[in-house]
Amino acid sequence: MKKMNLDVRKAKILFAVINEYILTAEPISSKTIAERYQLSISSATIRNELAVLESMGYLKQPHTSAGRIPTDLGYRFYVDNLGADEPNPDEENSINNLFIALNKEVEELMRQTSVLLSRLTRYTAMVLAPLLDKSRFKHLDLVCLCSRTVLLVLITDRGCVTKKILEFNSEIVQDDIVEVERILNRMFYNFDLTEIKIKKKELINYPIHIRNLLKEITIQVVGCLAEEEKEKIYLDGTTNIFSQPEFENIEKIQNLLGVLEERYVLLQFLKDAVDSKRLIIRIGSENKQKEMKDYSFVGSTYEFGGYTKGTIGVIGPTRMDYARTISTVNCIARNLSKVLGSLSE
Amino acid sequence: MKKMNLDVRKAKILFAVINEYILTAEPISSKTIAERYQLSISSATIRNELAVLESMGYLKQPHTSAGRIPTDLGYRFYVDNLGADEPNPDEENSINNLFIALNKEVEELMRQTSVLLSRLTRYTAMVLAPLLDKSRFKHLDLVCLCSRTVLLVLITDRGCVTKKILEFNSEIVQDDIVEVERILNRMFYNFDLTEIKIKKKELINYPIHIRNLLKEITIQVVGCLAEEEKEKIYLDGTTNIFSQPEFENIEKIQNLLGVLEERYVLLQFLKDAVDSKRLIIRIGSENKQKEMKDYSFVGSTYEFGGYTKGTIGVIGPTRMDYARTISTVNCIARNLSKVLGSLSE
DNA sequence: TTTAGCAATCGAAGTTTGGGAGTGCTAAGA
DNA sequence: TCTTAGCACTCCCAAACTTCGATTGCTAAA
Repeated sequence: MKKMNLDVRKAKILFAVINEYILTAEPISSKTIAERYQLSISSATIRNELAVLESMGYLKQPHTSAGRIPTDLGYRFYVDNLGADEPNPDEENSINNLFIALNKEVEELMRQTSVLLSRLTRYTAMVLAPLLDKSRFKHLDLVCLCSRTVLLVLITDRGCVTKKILEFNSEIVQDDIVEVERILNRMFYNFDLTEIKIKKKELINYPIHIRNLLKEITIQVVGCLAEEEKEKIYLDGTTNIFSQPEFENIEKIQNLLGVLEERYVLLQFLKDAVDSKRLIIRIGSENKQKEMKDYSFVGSTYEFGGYTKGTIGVIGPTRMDYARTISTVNCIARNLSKVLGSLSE
Repeated sequence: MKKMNLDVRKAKILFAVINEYILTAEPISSKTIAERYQLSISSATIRNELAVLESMGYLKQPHTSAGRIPTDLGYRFYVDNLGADEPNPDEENSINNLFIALNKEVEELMRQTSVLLSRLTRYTAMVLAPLLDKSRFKHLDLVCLCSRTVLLVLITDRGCVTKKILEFNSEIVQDDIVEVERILNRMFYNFDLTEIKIKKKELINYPIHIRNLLKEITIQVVGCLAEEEKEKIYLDGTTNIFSQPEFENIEKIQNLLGVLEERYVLLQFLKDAVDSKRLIIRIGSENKQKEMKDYSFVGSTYEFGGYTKGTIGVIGPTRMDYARTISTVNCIARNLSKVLGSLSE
């Protein structure tokens, strides 16, 4: 298998094969190409070229006397020379309109972006939410649910709301809770995680009967704020995998579903992508995970406050519609960057 | 097809067939029953009885010279005579332990119950959340996200937190928002939906520059409280369907997935169940929806504050393990009732 | 270098066949 | 009257075989 640059004709033929294969999911013959593409050469010539493309590793035959299907290398050549990076004004416009309707609160925005991405691409979509550091304490609510249980609700200036249930060993005095809530709200208002960690040393000045409660709640508040700074993943359209024709056998699907449920693997996957360039495409065996070798990932990083903050992307079969998908993923990433930009003004 | 009561031997044989079929998912022969069940009769006798059971509509043959499989009527007889209603102490105990670890806030509790149910039964689980009427206003937070966008966070005494984004046509004065927040928190504290609707007439007494804002926010608060009183459905373990052996053909699965995505149909389904007796079992064609004719529903109502408030249940193939499933569903429903009871104390 | 022609290849789909699992029926035995 | 051994019959399933057509690679001529 020798690799080299392709002359124009070979490239055209390779593109023809891949385009047809993406459409039909069936091996493509020299005759099909001669008929459907105006290359002004006979099927015999195409046949010769196909044989060369195969020896170069761009195509393969499922069996002798069958048509050709692309290899991962073939797809790689295809996407590298697709030139689908420049936005399509129509799509840009319609996605832009969709984004206008979306929620302006970060968490909900991420969730909705993920849903949108899966709907538009018809693949499985994933969104790695941005690292929200420096969130500021806005308001704390403590709600007594029953005699030993308190619900803590923390709201930050970015509009993130965290709930947490606290169970105590002993009965809780309702008035203490009210007082603790008042004290902490006054004390921490508009402070970020670092500042609260420093400020909490002052708690020692408060009366003994509520000091423990103050400490405990503060620890929880710090925990919530720290939790908010962690990456979160949104996943949608998992069942879209099933509408692909290649999945006559359920086993492969179950393998992939397994991977999708391993949040940690996904997180690593998407975090790897954050450090790379804007558009990320991993085709079949280019993925590190062996369960992903029949799937491709098309993703894009997005920005928030001037520098890269997260990744969005989709997983589909290697035989995915790269042109359409790349365009859509890019467009959504751009819109997301824009909306996030307007939020942080 | 004549229906009548079954003598003991016929019932034993029917049970044997169904038990085996649940285990193996393959047609059961007279020989198999003679070998594996100590009925002290020959396979020929069993054969005669099987023929009678078939003529009565309890069994059918996929084709002549094959073993028997149960009909929906057969399953119906099976579950009606299973006597699996009384709790199994071991299971009771372990599920009880699982519930202790669950969250004590209604919304989260429902979500977790749904997950637990799907994990334990290995079917698709659904939970119809209780009607939470008479929730009381606990605290309102207004967070300015950008110049025209405000995040509204409403917390009720039950610990439900609702977020809503408000977009205004004109720029918002930060101080007004702070004032509105203060006024409404003082005004509505501990009021329920009805009381707030009456109380909001007093808003007219406030200065003109914030009156519109007050009105607008109040409308949203009322909307949030009303929303909270609506039924909600939690759905988990959708992909569990795929691990069933009967699903070599993907089409049926997609039909079912379609139904599961129609929240309205599900809602109707579960609300029907609320009005019936505690344990609800709908086998195959007993379901109104034709897409459900190959699936069974096993559900149970649960109580909250002394009267029936909602339904939990699972959907699986008609060939499901009824004994195990009924027991688990019942057990979880009982635990849920108990936890909800302790919350409303 | 291109291309028409053609033998060779091989899978997909259809057909045939044999085996085996299972049934229903019959007649003898309890 | 009920049970059961025996047996013919049915019919699916899997394997073996056949046919058909799509496609290729090769050859030789243009």
